[in-house]
Amino acid sequence: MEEVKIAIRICVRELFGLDIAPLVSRPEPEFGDFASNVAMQVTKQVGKDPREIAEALAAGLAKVGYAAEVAGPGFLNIRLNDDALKTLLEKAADVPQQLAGKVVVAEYSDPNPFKVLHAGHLYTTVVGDVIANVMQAAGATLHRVNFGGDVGRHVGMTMYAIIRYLGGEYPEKLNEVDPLHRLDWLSARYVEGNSAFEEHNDNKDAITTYSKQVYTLHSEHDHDTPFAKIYWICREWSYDGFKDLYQQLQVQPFERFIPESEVTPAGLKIVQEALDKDILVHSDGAIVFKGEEYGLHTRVFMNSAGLPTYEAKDLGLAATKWLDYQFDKSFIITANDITEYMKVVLQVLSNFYPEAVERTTHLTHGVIKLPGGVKMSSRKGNILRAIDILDAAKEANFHATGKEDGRVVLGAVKYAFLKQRIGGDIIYDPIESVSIEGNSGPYLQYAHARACSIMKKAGDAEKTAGTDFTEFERTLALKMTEFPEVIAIVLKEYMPHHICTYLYELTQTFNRFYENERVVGDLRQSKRLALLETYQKVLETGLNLLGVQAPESM
RNA sequence: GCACCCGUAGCUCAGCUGGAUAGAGCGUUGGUUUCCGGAACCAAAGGUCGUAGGUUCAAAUCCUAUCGGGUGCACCA
Repeated sequence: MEEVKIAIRICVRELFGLDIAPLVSRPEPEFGDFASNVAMQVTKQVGKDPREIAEALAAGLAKVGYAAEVAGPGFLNIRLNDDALKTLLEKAADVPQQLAGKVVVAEYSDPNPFKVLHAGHLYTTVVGDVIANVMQAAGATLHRVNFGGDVGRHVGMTMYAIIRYLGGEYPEKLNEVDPLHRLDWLSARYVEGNSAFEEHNDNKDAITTYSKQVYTLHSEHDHDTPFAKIYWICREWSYDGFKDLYQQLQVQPFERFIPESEVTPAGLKIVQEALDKDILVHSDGAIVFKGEEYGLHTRVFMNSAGLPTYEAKDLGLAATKWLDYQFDKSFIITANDITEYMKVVLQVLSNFYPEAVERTTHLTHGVIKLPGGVKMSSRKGNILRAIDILDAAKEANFHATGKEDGRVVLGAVKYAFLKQRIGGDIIYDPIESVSIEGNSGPYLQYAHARACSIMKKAGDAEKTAGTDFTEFERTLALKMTEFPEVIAIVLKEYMPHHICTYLYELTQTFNRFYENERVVGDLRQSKRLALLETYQKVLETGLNLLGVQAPESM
């Protein structure tokens, strides 16, 4: 692709004296291997008919070994010769090293201690892991970090309900909680605390006091008072629960959990400096950013009770990431209701660390729903938990196959989330996700196992990459050379679903080839085995990037 | 009220730095197996790309308006 672009660019420069970056695409197979609309692009500047320009370019390209035809209103359709295709094929399973030497900070998942992991957390964890995987494969040094609110009002609420449940500040009574259900127990307390807060003003005051007490406990490094003991034990329970889930999901481990408490001091410092610079101002007892002049919302950084809000803490987080890692790129994945909020934080931050803001990308995702659409609210407790999704997939898989295969269940769930463009709401259908047919994780896993099986059958027979392809061989070969281009798009757009779309198309192309051409035992066995090997490698590389296991048999 | 996101086949979704007859899966209907894993392949039916204007040689893609759905708009995260 790049070679073709360069060749066209040189032709355009030599023939018309223009320096442009030509658009080259992979057209419908009937048109050729690559297509470009340069002729139409430059028609005004050149002042000639697009077809005439295209003809001239085709002649120019022929001189450097590219067979090009002119079609339609002036498209340039290019067909690679077999040697060029063979060369591309050698690099088909390679991830382009576009980020070699770059430092990337990836922030995703971001669950709050004292609350349950819901379906949205599962989603950002899976997608964030994949984006990070791809960047890492492209040569970047990755720092995977995970942020979470271990201070704040929700903690005050939960502490209130815990202490009420225990009948006082008796940390030893926590031993009575079933170790297997600590996270559920905590989230039940959170729900209770939340309703208590909404029910009565007295509760509200008590909860605010608890919230403050949690901040104090951090600033005084208190690990000894009964209140502090309860807090630290429960916070640890939360982190243990998170780690369990990540392990179950088989995602790359996080390098670091950054709790809000850790970045609060840094946040407060920036708030103070911003106040001095009049970036933030006092208003009704709170400290706010007046966003309207930037087309943004006005948001509170310190509330009138003197407590930092999420905004202040997030400033601290952003500063911490920047100062600790001096990243070249940074991405954050959150639910999309945070979009406007994040703009405000980044706007304030740009006054202090403009490079950090320029290098940061905020990605968002929508709500996860089940078919039928039950709405979720963690405050009321009727939420779709991460574990509910996994259980539903497990059940659907068992129902469909009569077997329990963790690889398939995990592959199904991850793929179901990954195959859609990040950003919108997702309707997760457990039955469809584990389906043995169609665009699903298990389908691709099966395709991989099948490829391995054929190779196994061939034993250690000779594999020699050849030229003079048959039509089906050539179509497959060409499709495989698209892989590095797909990865390049993912790196640019942060959109992992392109990998899914591509891998599915690839397996379809292979299946067509395989339906029509015999591999083992054919006169062309050696050439076809070489193609098969590349196919297996591309599929395996792609699935690995997606965090989906590529089984050799299933 | 203001802002942002979304609206493509019955369902779930690709395609959106404008380009060649709008694609896939599921579902529906019909077909293919002396042969390497049929979890496959082939074919048919199914679309005024929410609607209406505009820009352009060319619009699902860009602009404007409008309808419908979602989210956010000061002390939650």
